Amino acid sequence: MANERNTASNQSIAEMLRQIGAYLAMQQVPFKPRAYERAAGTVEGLEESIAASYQAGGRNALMEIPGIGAGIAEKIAEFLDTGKVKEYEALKKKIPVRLDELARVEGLGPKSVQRLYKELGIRNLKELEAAARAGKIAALAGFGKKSEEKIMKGIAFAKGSGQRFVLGLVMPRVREIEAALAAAPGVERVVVAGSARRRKETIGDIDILAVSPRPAAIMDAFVSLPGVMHVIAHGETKSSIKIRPGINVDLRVVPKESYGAALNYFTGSKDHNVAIRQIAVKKGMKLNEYGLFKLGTPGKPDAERKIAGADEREIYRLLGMEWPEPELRENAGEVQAALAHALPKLIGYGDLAGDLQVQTNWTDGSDSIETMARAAMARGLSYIAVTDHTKRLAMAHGLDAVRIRQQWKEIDAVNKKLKGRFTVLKGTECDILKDGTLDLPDEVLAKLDVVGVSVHSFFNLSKKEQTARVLRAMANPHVDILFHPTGRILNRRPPIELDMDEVIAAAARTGTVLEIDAYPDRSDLKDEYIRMCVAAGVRMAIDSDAHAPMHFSYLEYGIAQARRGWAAKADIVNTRSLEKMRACLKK
DNA sequence: GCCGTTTTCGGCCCGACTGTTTTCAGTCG
Repeated sequence: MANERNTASNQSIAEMLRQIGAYLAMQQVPFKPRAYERAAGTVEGLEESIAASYQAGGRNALMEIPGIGAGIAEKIAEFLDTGKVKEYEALKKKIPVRLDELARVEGLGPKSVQRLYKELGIRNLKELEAAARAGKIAALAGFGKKSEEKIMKGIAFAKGSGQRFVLGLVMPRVREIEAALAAAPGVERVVVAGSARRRKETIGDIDILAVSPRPAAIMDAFVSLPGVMHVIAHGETKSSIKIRPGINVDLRVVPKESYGAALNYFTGSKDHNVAIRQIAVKKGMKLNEYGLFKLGTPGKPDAERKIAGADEREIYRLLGMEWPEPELRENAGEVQAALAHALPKLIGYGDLAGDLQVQTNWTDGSDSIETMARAAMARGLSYIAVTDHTKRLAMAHGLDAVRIRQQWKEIDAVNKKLKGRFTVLKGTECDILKDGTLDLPDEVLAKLDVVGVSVHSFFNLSKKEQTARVLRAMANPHVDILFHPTGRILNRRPPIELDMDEVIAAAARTGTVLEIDAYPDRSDLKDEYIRMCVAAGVRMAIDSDAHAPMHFSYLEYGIAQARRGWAAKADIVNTRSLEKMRACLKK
């Protein structure tokens, strides 16, 4: 029975469910699409393979998964058994449209897509564009000239849309916008909410919240910010723009007495909000962006009344919950933990004492050891490890055994100059070769303070080979840290195939530290692996991977990632003083 | 279609903006 189909990934199953949900949304079925959408989200977030669960426990195992009942379990089973779902195939035949493509057009949803197909036969973006150009859309009942213009504009953006923006790379822009709005007349408060407040590694758009007695003034300032490409909506309390480099920004203006409720609402995540609203409902309350309300008794004249709204913490308190840090709000267990008053105490943004991965002009960094040391010192750190590349990385002029010994002399000289106010450690970012051996001899590694190792080649090995390769490197008694463990680069390169359960188990067994590389488009480890490390008692390091002095600012994003992974200060080795940090490394 | 301290039916988070309407449906977050 173990045929090809049975190895279908959770991702492909989620995609199938999402597609069915989208088709159902085009029909007049009210609640089914949401059920499919929810199930798809759950499947995507699942650690274990659905195919494996199904093989082990059949349909009943599928129905154990929250959000999956008899109906959806049947669809998944059919998909795994036959590679197809009859109902889905029938829907595709009946309405053969590229819904994924068309729904990317701003303002077009499933209902409109269905009507455009039924009345004009539009199946994809190309046909939509042709119909709009020909003026056919404006002629439809319920549509009009403006709808058609909006669609035309939407098509242009839809072609290049869908990508998410790396948090650390857009955050400077976000802060510029925040500052510009704060300077608008009458503004009392401006704050970034949404996924940027939750510090997700990538964000799809920017949500900003403001308090102002003169909403129109800030709205006007907002829609005329420099770099605005397109105004999507311009209302009294809500406006949306698309701004260079193609990112949507939403601004909401709320009254002071609703600030906390609005902040909570617009911070999300959506799943977190749904979960806490359900808690409110169970307690006879209602939560929306204006406040927390105690509901009246049904059938009696006592009206609902507002019991909180100005302060976010107060809302959680009245719901019987601890206040969750924004980074935790993903409905990934934090709601239950907050109800039980058992949330983790997260590492703080000022908690790092050192940085264990720094490149210099000995290889592909831009500046000298001393310049990097002084930049780190200016950031409040007390030590760094200089970890230049090794010879295998020829394009970075990687160091061999001879050159690295020369580098030690320079490090000694810099340390002497800094007179104990700051310490530069001798380190390496040593390449892991294809077979898991290392690019420097053991007698050199033995003399280093910090040995980091990383994969920079043969990214396409099978999961089995890649995992064996990395495990062999970790087993080396000189290896202290596995740098950017999965090798991914956001929006550019997928992670290498690694069995992270095995890597984390090996880290625990060998005492190897796993890195959270803070370089924004790496953000590697990602949050779910950090959480697995925390659970397994595996220690991590947050490093900037700095190649220039300004890159130390990236440490902030590594800390954010650690917080999203529920890490405490103690889980991160370089929150410790130099001596205590060294005690965490292998002997 | 899912789910249960409102348990096997009847709910399902909730509100702003837009366009095309004249009271609302669709979309979005």
